[in-house]
Amino acid sequence: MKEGPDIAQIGSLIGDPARANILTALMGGRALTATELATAAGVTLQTASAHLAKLEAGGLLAQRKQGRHRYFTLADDGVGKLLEGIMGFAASRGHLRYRPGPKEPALRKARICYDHLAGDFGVRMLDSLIESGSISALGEGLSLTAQGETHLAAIGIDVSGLRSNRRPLCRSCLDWSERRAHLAGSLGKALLSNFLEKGWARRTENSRSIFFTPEGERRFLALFPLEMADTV
Amino acid sequence: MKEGPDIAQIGSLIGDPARANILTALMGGRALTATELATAAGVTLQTASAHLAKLEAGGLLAQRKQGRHRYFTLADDGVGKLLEGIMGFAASRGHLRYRPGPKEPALRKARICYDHLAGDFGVRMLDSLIESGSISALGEGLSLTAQGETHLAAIGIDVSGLRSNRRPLCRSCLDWSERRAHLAGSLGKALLSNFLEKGWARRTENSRSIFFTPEGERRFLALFPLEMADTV
DNA sequence: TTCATACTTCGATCGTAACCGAACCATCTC
DNA sequence: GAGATGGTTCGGTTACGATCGAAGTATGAA
Repeated sequence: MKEGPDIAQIGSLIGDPARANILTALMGGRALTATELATAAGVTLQTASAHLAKLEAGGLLAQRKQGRHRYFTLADDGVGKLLEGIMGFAASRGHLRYRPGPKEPALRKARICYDHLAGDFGVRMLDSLIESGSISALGEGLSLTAQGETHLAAIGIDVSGLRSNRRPLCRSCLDWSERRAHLAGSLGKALLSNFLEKGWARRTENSRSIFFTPEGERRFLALFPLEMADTV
Repeated sequence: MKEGPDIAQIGSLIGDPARANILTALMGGRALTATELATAAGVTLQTASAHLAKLEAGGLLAQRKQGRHRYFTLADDGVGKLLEGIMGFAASRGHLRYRPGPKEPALRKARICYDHLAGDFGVRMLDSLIESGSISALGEGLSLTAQGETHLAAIGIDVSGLRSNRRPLCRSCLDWSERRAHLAGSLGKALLSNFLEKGWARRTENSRSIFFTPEGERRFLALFPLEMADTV
C-alpha cells in the first residue's frame, strides 16, 4: 500500500527468532561462519543457510568467502545502529528473554555492542569522560574537546587518525541494561580495541560479554574515575 | 535463547504489513479510531482489532476510549523514534513500497514525521538554521545557540517553555526521502505547530503530507533562506 | 425501548514460511 | 584420486498466524 519506506519488510526479517539470534550473535562484532551461526540460532545448517540468504538479500548481512568457509558480518555500521536502537527499545518495554544463567551478570558488567564497550563499564566510561571535561554533551550529541584529545593521546589513541574516517567520532548509544548512554562511534571502537590490545580485557568465546583481568579492571577504574557516587 | 532484549518480538510486531500500515498511519501524529486504522491498513475491522490488541500489549500503542470510539496513538516518543530509525534504514536499503501516484511528490516536499516537519522543507529548515548560526551541529548532536533563541522568539516560539519539558529540545532525525537530517525534538514540534497555527500550512486528510499555501510557502522560504545552492 | 454505530470475541479457513532429511556441490587434506 | 568438512538446494511436512463471517457487547441517538 501507498507511500514511503517498507518497514514491514525489515521488521519481518528481524521478527523471526532464528534470524534475530543470528543478528544478535553478529552484534558481537566478529565475522562468523554459517555453521557457527546455525548453532547460535539453534537451528540446523540448512535452515540457517536459508535465513542467511534472506538477511543478505535484505541488505542486513555481508559475506565474504574464505576457502570453504563463508564468513558473515553485519553489512555496515547502519545495521549495528539499527539493532542497537531496537534492543534499547525492546528493553525499555520489558521485552527480555531472560534466562538468568551465570552469564547474565557478566553481560551487564561489560559487553561488546557491535564494536564498542557497553554495560556498566561502558556507561561509567562515558560518564567519567564527560565529568572530566574530555567529552562535552550538548543536547543529544557528544563531541570531543581539545582537552579530551590530549587526554586520549596519553592513553595511546590517535584521534586525528580517527577523524579522517567518514564515520562519526563520538556517538551516544543507549545501553539496554543500564538504560543510559554509553560511547559509540569510531572513538568508542578505538577505546575498546585499546583495552583489548593492552591485555586489560578479552572477549569471551560464545558470548558478547567482555572479561576484564583484575589488573585491567584496576587500571580501567583508575583511568575513568567517578567523582560522584552512583546517585542515579 | 539466552541473553538480552528480545528484538524478535518487536520485529514481528512491525513485520506484519497490516500492523506496519497502522504504525505508519499513526506516525501522522493524530489519534485515530480503530475503524480509521482498519481502512488505513486495508483490512476488516475484526482483523484490525486483533492487530491493535497485539500492538498495545507489545507497548507500541496507547489507547483512550472516548464515548463509543477508541482512539489510538503511538505509545510515546520512543516509539516514534524507533519507527523513524527503521524507516530511515529501510529507505537506505531501497526497501520502498513505491506506488508513484500523485501523492508521492507532495510527500517528498513536506510531510509530518510523528510531530515535526520532514521532507525537502524539513531538511531545508534545519540547514538554514545551522547556516544562520541558530543551531550548532556538533558531532551528531544539535544544540540551540543564544542567537537562535532570540531568532526563534521573533518567530513566536517560547524556547524557555520548551526547555522545562523532559524531552530533548533539538534532535536530529534522518529523513528517508532526502537521506539527510531534519529537526526533531520539542523544538521541531513547536515549529511545525507554529506554521499550522499561522495558517502557512495545513495537514492533508488521509496522508502524512503537509500542504503549504502559496503565501505560507513564500514566508517559509523567506524565513529559512539558503546561502548556497543545493550542492550536496 | 428500539435502532444504529463502534468495536470485540469466536470459530473456521487458508497460505505462507520455518523446518528438517536427504541429496548435491565445493573446497581442503592426505 | 578418496575421504572429510562446509555449505547449498530440493521436497515434503507442519504449524502458526492472518484473515474474515457471524455473533456478541457497549455506547449513543431517537
